[in-house]
Amino acid sequence: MQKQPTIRDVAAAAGVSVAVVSRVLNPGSGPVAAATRGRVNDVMTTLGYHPRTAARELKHGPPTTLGLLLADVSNPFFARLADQVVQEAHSRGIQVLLMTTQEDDQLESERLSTLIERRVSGIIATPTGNNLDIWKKLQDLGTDVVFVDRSIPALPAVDVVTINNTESARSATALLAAHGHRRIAIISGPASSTTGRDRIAGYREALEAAGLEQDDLLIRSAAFRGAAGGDATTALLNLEDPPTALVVANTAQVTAVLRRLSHAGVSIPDELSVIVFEDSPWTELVTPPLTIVRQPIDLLARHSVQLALANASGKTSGKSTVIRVDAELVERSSVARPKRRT
Amino acid sequence: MQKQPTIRDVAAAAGVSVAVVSRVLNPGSGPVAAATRGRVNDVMTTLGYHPRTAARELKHGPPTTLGLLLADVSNPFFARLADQVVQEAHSRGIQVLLMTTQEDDQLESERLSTLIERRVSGIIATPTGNNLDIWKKLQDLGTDVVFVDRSIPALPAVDVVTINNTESARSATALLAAHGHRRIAIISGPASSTTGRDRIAGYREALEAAGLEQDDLLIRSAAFRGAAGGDATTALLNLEDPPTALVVANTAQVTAVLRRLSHAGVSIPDELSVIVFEDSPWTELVTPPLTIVRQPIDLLARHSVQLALANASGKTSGKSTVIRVDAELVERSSVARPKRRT
DNA sequence: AAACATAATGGAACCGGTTACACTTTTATG
DNA sequence: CATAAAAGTGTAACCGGTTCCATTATGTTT
Repeated sequence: MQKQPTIRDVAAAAGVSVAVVSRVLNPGSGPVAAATRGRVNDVMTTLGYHPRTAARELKHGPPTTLGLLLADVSNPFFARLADQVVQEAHSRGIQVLLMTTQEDDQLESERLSTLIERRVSGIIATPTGNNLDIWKKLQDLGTDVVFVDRSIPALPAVDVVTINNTESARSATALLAAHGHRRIAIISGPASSTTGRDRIAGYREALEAAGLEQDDLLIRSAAFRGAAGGDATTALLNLEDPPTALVVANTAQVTAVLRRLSHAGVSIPDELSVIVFEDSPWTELVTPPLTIVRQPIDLLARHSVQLALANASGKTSGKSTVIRVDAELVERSSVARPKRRT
Repeated sequence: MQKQPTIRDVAAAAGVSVAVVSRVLNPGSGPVAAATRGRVNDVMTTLGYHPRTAARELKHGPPTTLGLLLADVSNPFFARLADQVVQEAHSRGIQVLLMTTQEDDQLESERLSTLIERRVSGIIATPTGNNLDIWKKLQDLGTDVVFVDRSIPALPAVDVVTINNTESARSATALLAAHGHRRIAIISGPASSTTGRDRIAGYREALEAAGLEQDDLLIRSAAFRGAAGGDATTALLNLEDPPTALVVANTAQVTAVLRRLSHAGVSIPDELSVIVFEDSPWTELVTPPLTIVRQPIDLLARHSVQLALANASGKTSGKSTVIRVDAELVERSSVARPKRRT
């Protein structure tokens, strides 16, 4: 366990002042003779010197750290988002502090406090929907907040990057209607979430456009965590007049829903046509391969990081930016014409 | 964009000295009268004061940050590991800096430099296998390094948490042998990785125990990234005397292998019995449900965090700790007796 | 060669906390 | 009630960088 050399150790060993070493460390901050620079660099490597980030950050805030606040990284959607965000950030020399909320207000609030104390320059988050006051405070503090995937309507000043949820649900529903389905169900995120609301709105639009009757019994909300998706599935199957088609618009609940269908012995697509919001490789491996709504996670990540850092570089654009990227409907084999007439 | 209050602002507003405020901030660091404490706390909330982590860390290193250096968070195995590590760390008030290497030496080296500069107290990593000198330096610096899932034999001093790879591969192979298979293939990680080597060793043990002939053509290594798994699959299928059973011991390549099998029209388990190292919900959804080796990710995470922090608290245990947790073989329906005799 | 611009370097304050130590006020003890 | 012990508070140095500004070395112009 060796003691760490400081900038003064380096300065002493190189026979220069700390100011010079600092200039070597931060090119562009002032002139240094080439010979001196070389000597200082040599000393730094032989001493094994590494400047301490904490000390650097003391003077001016850290433009080198982003907070990434996700619900849950075990969800593949968020996992891939995290992966892309980290890569994108690293390519710009930015580090990522990863935190999870488990969809819990209280935990979210604690995580946000930590991020405030760290004075991160920006936060990319999937908000639970509460803690409005903290989000506002963050903005007052000049932290760049970007909501990804979801948003909070009561906070119009925040940048948002999301897929076009309404349109995605609309086109998925429309595809089912075009196949002749008249009883189309949807399992979506909680109505308290913007994604849930938007997707249900798109679903309704499609039904209306197709001239189909709307039945609120066919609209099920399932919490992002737990087994809610399975229960919603059972409820739909037990309906007096059950659906012939189903849109699973809650990414977190896709496997729960499919497992329940499988256990119930419902055959896809013969008895039930299915479209899911989920883009993992395995959706192609199940029988039959699933028709999916593919969310362009890489785009979400890239835009989020760009926004979080663009603002950081001083551009207080004033207005908030909302970026909507289009999801892609990938047709495979889980959609067919309905067998049974209702 | 408001200016942030500092500890001196708080002290002034409360009519006390900064030392007192600091003591309020760090309970146990010294006596403070109850009345004073209350007043200071009030001022802190009305002013919206949050102490800066960077300043705190200046004095003594930060026991509040862990580095988590993974190959790739889009791999569900690592994603779930990350999720668990983050939760475990948060429950102890520790933050996690997430970095990825993409299995690239050079990137790993850069990430490690960053972690050194941040003076993180501990690092949990899946090492690429290179950068020996940097890992050593990290240890000299007193950073607690814990390798998870894989290790580097040339660095015996590092703590390691991994599943019992040899035993896992042995039991999976033994199960296939017990079903009467004589030509059992394995697709594993690169031979340069300890997981790859250990799993192949277990595979060989099982063959030997079953009195089966070993054929190196049936042993395929596939890199953790890219489409190597698919190519290995094709090569196995095209063998003159192809296998009747397959162990996919490279988690990262499981979907690639299955996709290739599916495209090649190989039916499981009639033509090929399959066991995979992978424990995602979807392995139960495919047809047939897959027999899997379930890796106890939560245990890996908990032990890793414990080790990384146990050492941090001063216990220079001297010796390195190696923790091996047992994986569980979950039998489902992708293993059957071989149809065709070879 | 004088006059002046520019390059290179050093000294010291500063960022926002923590903490050793000195000092003052209470409380406890004989 | 004197006095020692404990509790409460303040001052100032310190952590390891960055940066303003002054100073000295070098180079250019006429």
